[in-house]
Amino acid sequence: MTTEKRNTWQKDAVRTELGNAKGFVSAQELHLNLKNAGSTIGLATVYRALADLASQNEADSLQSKDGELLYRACGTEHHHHLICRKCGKTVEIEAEKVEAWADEVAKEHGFTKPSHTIDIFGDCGNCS
Amino acid sequence: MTTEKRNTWQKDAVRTELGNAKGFVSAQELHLNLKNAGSTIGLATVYRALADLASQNEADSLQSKDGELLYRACGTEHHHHLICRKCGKTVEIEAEKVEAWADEVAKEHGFTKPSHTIDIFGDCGNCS
DNA sequence: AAGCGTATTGACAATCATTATCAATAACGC
DNA sequence: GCGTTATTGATAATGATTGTCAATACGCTT
Repeated sequence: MTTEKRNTWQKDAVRTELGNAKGFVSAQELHLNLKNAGSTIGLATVYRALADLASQNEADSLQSKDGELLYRACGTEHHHHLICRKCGKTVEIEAEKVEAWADEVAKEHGFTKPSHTIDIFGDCGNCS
Repeated sequence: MTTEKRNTWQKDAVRTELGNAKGFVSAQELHLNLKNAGSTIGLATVYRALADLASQNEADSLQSKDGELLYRACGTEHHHHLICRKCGKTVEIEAEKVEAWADEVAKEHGFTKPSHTIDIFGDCGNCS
């Protein structure tokens, strides 16, 4: 019996709220937002809904510097980060060439469904 | 008065163990390794030593998917990995162009002492 | 070599995000 | 509407990391 899937107002609420959020949001923040808007949704449910969205590629996730998991509605854009070691300042960078390179390298070695992790660290101007 | 710094066998032990580790290691792993090697070093001390090394640019840190903080010795020559999601098979890859690109991007944004993390994931031939 | 001031240690408590538990609820097919 | 069962939500549990603080030991001076 393949897992049956049901639609609930909770999942819709999370999806909608995630869409309304500008950038990345943590599960805790999202839960707070919903609560403040009058929702009675539970924290655990928010976590589960976000995990679901992520596994269905409706959301992207990344980790903030202090270990929180952040989500954003799955925009098309995929970018990487330049991060300051000292103050944590983060700059979003484009990496089209590198994306292509990564996919090519994977293919050369017979790997399929390539994905990658690329982050650059350094000391930013203020911290040097 | 500027904070005085002292050398202890604990810091050396952490530095050495980090150097011996192949790739990235978590603080917990490192502590376990040291314990298994007969050291009586405390867990909190390992965390502090790693944080120190990171702040002195003797180590880089990044976050694993499951939220752990991972460290690796920096300054030594490094390569990158192509990793199979399923079986964990790892292929070492060259990335000179990308290395150069990373340094250039960092410089463009006023970042100094650039370092980076680049890993490619995929399903290898046997696992596809 | 001995003494001193204080940075550092380490055992343990505290914190905080996330996950597991499980009885109660509600979605979907009939 | 009815029954099955995925889903919810309050709460406990987990696990990595940080804070606490008395005891220790590093580096300097004598």
